[in-house]
Amino acid sequence: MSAKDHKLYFLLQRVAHRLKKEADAALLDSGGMSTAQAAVMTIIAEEDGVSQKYLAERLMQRESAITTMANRLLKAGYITRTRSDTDARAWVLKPAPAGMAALRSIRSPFGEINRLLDEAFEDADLDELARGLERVLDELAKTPADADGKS
Amino acid sequence: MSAKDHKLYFLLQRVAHRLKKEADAALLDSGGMSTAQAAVMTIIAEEDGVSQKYLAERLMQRESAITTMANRLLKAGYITRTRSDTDARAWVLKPAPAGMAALRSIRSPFGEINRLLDEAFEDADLDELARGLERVLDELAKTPADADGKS
DNA sequence: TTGAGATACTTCATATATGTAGTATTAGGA
DNA sequence: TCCTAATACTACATATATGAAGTATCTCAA
Repeated sequence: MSAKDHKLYFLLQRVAHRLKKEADAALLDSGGMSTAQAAVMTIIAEEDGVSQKYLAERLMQRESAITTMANRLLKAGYITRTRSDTDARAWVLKPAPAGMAALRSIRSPFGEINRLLDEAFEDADLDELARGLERVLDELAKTPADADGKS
Repeated sequence: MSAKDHKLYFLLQRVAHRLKKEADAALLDSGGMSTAQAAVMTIIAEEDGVSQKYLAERLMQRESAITTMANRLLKAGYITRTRSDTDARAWVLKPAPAGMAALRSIRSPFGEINRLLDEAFEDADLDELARGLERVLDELAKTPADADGKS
C-alpha cells in the first residue's frame, strides 16, 4: 500500500547523497570547485550579472546561504561582486576569469557522472526517470513547502 | 547528447532537496525529529542494538557523522548508548521510549509525503521510479566513490 | 605470547544548509 | 514629502555532512 512506508523518500535521498559524493569526488580530482559551487557558478555564468536574491530563488535556498557561498566564491576568485547601480541594497555577481576556467574544468568530470547514468539506463528509461522526477517537482510546486504557507 | 548535460544529476538533486524541505517542514510541525534523525532512528528501531559503524555503512556516511548524530539523539533522549559486551571499542545504540514515541509521531506527517508521491504517479510508475533509483545505486556500487578507489 | 596492522570511535577544521534577527535602502500611499 | 512596509542582504546559532588525525582496542601471524 501507499508509497512503501517512507521507502521511496529515503531511497531518493540515498541516491541523491550517493551521486553527490560521486560528483564531488570527480570534481575534486579536476582541481575545480565543489558541486554546490558548480551549481551557483553555472547560473552566474549563464546570466552574467545576478543578485543574491535571484540565486536564492533559482536554487531554492535562503539568502543567508547565498551570502556564505558568495563569500567563498569571492575568496576563491571565481566571481566579482559590485553594488547594483539601480539598488544600493543589492549586489551584482559576475563570473571572474578564474570562475569560467573552473567551470570549464568540471565539464569532463561531470561527463563521468552522466556516462554512469547512461550506462545504468536505456534511453527510454532515462527519459522515464527524468519525467518522473519532474512530475514530483511539479507536484511539490502545487503544495508550497515554506513559502507563504498561510493561505 | 548523453544524459542531457548534467541535467539528470541536477534534477535529482533538486527533487531531493525540495522533498527534504517538504519532509522537514512536515516533521517540524509534528514536534518530532528531523528527517536526518528519522533516517537514523528508523534503522536503530528495526535492528534493536546497532554499532555506529553499522549505521555509517547503512547510511553511507562517515563514522564521524554518526558520532555527532548519536550525541544529538542521546541528548534528545531518543536512544541509549552502552558499550558492547564483545568489543570494548564499540557502542550499542538502542531506541529509548522517547525515540519510539517520536518515530510514531512522524508516521502521519511522512504519510503526507507519501500521499504527494502517490498522487504524482500511477502505481506502476512509482515502481518504475523506485526501480530506476535502485539501479542507479547498484551502478554506483560497481564504481566505488571513495572506498578503495585504487587499482 | 607479542607486536604490527586493522578496527571503532572521537575530535577538529571546514563546507553547506536552515531559520531568526538586525541593518540599510527602496517604494508607495497618506 | 514623509512614514511605513517591503526588500536585499548580513550575522549568528545550529544541524548535518566530509575528511584528516588521533586514541583505544582487537586480531592475527610469527
